[in-house]
Amino acid sequence: MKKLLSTKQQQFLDIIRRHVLIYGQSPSYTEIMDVLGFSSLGTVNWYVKTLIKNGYLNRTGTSNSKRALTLTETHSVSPRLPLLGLIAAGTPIEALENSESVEVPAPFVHPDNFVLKVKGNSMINDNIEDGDYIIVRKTQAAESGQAVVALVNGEATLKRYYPKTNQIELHPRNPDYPVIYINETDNFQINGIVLYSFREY
Amino acid sequence: MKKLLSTKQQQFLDIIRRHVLIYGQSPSYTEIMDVLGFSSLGTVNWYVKTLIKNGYLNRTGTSNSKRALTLTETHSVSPRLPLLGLIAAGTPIEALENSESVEVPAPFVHPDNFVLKVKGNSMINDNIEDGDYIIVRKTQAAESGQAVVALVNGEATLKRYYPKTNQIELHPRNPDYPVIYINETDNFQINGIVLYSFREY
DNA sequence: AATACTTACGGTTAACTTACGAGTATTTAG
DNA sequence: CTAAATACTCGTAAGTTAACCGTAAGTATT
Repeated sequence: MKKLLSTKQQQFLDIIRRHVLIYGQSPSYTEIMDVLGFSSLGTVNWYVKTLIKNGYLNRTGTSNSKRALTLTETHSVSPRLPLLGLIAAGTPIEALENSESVEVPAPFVHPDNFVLKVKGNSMINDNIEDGDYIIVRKTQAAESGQAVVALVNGEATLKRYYPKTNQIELHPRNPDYPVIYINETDNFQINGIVLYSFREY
Repeated sequence: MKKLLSTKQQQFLDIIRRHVLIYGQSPSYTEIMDVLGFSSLGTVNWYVKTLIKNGYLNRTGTSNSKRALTLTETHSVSPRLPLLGLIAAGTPIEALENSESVEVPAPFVHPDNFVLKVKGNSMINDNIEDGDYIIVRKTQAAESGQAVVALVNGEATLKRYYPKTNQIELHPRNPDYPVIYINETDNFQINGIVLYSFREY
């Protein structure tokens, strides 16, 4: 019977999981210390000992092996994100019922990220075409210059976001197409920031 | 349970993978030493011994065989492929000196695969633009309909490949652009098949 | 018989793990 | 509300190992 984890302990395990995903090796004690804001290695060691005792962590190799912490949970084999819907310019985003998921590069694995599949060639002015996939981070706010998935009067679009004093400018990737200007009379909502797009041949 | 690789060890394997892809043979110890900036062959030997012990490397042939290192292709935790060069339509492929590597989805990790970065907007008719990356499988032969990276009279291009009886047709992704016809007077060579393309925002 | 390469050995350093003792918050039991 | 247990933190220091260096002898190829 496993003991339940405290919030801090879960956080501790998350750090390790994430580090392994991104760098392919578990973090050193010092690295964990920095990330969690500890000022002592003893604290890290206390967590390690506690988590090993309770069956959430393992040390591989001999004692004193470096970066040898591994999670005991059956860690998800390949990094995937849920495919939440279909997107086409000029229509609302179409949600998908059945929960598919798509293989993505490990650093994009994050609870707020999801994948959309592009339908039709209506996004050609953003150099996105039928069948492409985009990885989106769900958020309402964006920085100037970021690529966003947004709903303008209920219609989906993928553009770079430039807020100005009186209006919002949406720039397509392809400079041959016009800039869209949003003012107060328009219904405008950011769905998320575009992080990555890919295409399988 | 395989030991995880350190960053340096991953880099070490990348060097070998890269060298095999470019030159068709594994690098000598001295060459590895130079690329990684070591000043001792002992260091190279230490890496080789360690990586063989942990099951990431093999020596083919008898002992003392030259350039006999081969990768045991396991799905490494952080899947990466070497970035071999820059490609722009209408010019030869430009090799990159320093050995970078790029994170890719795990299924694309394969000893014959590599990544090219697209330079300039000259491939816009293939819906590929400046800064995009493509994953290519090194091969001389392609099936009809596959997307290939090819050299036509010394100039790189990315097209779909359709061999016909008397000539070869190269179709761009964008149907608004013309089909290219290759005949015996042209110098034509397939560099590889395009598997995937991606873009970071 | 020279050249290019692999393999071996011993030594150094910085990075890393591990142990210990003690102190402070936070939760639980009476 | 108060004591006691538990969760968490600190600082330091000893012990190990990964990652280097230099050199040199052994082995195949030309």
